[in-house]
Amino acid sequence: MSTLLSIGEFARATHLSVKALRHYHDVGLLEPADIEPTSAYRWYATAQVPTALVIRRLRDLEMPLDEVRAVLDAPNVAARDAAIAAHLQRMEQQLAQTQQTVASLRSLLAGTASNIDVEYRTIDPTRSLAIRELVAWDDAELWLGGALGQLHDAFEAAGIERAGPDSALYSGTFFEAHVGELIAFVPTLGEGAPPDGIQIVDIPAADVAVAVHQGSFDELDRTYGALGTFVTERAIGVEGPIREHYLENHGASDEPTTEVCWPVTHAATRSP
Amino acid sequence: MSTLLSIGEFARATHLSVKALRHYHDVGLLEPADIEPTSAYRWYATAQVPTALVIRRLRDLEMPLDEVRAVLDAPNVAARDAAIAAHLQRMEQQLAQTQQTVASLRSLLAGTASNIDVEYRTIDPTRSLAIRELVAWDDAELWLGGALGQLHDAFEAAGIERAGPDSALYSGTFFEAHVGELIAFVPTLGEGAPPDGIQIVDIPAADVAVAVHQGSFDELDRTYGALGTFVTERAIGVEGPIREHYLENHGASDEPTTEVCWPVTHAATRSP
DNA sequence: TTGCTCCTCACGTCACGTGAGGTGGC
DNA sequence: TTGCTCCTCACGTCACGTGAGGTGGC
Repeated sequence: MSTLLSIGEFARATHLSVKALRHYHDVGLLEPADIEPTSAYRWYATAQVPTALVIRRLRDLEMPLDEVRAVLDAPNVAARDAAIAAHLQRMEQQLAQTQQTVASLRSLLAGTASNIDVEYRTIDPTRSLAIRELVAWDDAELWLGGALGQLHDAFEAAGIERAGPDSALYSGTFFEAHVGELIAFVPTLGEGAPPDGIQIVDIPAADVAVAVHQGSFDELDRTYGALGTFVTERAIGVEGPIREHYLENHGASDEPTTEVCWPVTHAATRSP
Repeated sequence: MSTLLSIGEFARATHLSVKALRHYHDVGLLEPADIEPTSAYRWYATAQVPTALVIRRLRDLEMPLDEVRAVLDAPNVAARDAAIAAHLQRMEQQLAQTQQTVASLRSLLAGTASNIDVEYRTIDPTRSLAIRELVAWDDAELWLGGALGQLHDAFEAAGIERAGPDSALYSGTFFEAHVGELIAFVPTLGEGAPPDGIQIVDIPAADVAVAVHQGSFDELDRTYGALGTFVTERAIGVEGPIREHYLENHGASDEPTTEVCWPVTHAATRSP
């Protein structure tokens, strides 16, 4: 037997606010068992209490309402648990990120020396296997990993050798609007037709100032800040995408090594 | 020396989006070093790069902009570090909460038996030392702890004995609107004038259905749900605040024991 | 003249919270 | 008749993101 509760009674029983319950009704997440036609009063069934409590838990875990709905509408327990597990995994990744960020903040505030070595370089045009796409800021790291993986597979499948490190080109709008075109590429000497989704691109030549970043990508902005400051104070910056090279780790370190290449005037690369 | 960057250059150097930088300017968090009068162009100094990176870290830690501003405006390093530490502590508490919530969600989904024992009781009027206040949902647990602490102190100062357990009365609006009047109280036999902020209140009599909740407050809603269902299905609910009794832990358990008292008709307490 | 960078509104997002103003049954 | 519970807009919150429409210098 399942009897009916008014919205206020249901709020008391579930600890969900009346406003929240109306909202869940509006978006179709939790429909009242009955709605009185004349008064539009919402009536909830006692059988809906457990569902409401699950919603409360999932919201406490900051799961978006769309995902909560997916959990509730899951066709079976396996699908439901998978949706929850995916969310918990994202939360765990966030936690790891948080710890990194705290460490990074401490070192920033401690004022750990941020003088960097800058080297000028003239990069020749680079024939490469490449994948280009419009990518949002938050998806970039994952996208890049996937794209480089695909490129590695293409090299292996074609049996050809790479002619340079894993690399990427970042458009200005990617930094300015946090969404923009990225090009993941690996230099090649070969010529054969690439597989679907992979292009042969001649990455243009460029004069750049190069700084080497050791360590987590989360701290790349420090190198960008120092390099941007360096280039600005010398008034040698020019338009053009920024280029990153992801170098192999030689030696004992397990920290990644990234070269950041910032476009500068040709004249700058000529001066001592 | 500190030279100037356009907003786009500054975005590239700091990895903050142009939109975010404009917003930080609008709310006075990060003012451009210079603003061109005719064009309203924003110009940032290279010396502002480190500040921008700190803002980025703090925002990554989900610190609200007001608190970020407080950190940046802190008069000294100690004040600054205290503000950051306070935020990190809140994050840690959240994490502990999250783990509790996950466990609670699992047990909910596992369908762990939620049949509860309900006992009827007629509560006599209870003369008590009490603190009443309008309290928001998220502040309730902290407020209650503080209020009960004050009441304990009052008993000790007056040298009188308590006549019942720590208790609280929750108004309907507290559950329905997530803000409402709470009354923390401890029954007393004494009469003397209470200290400032503490009143002598005769908590009204009530007929109630009582369920005992063992364990964390985070799971109290399960007992509320079961009790609300119980009361609704018997159609014995009546208006009135809900009362909680926080019992001492007898024996080995370190889990709190809470009695939840839900107002019902007098007739109900008379039936077997 | 075309592109590019920058500008300022105005509005959208997400999950509700905050009133305002009004209705129906004890 | 007064209170109480419920209702529906409309708008606010927070930290930006998303366009639209427009300007100034190479």
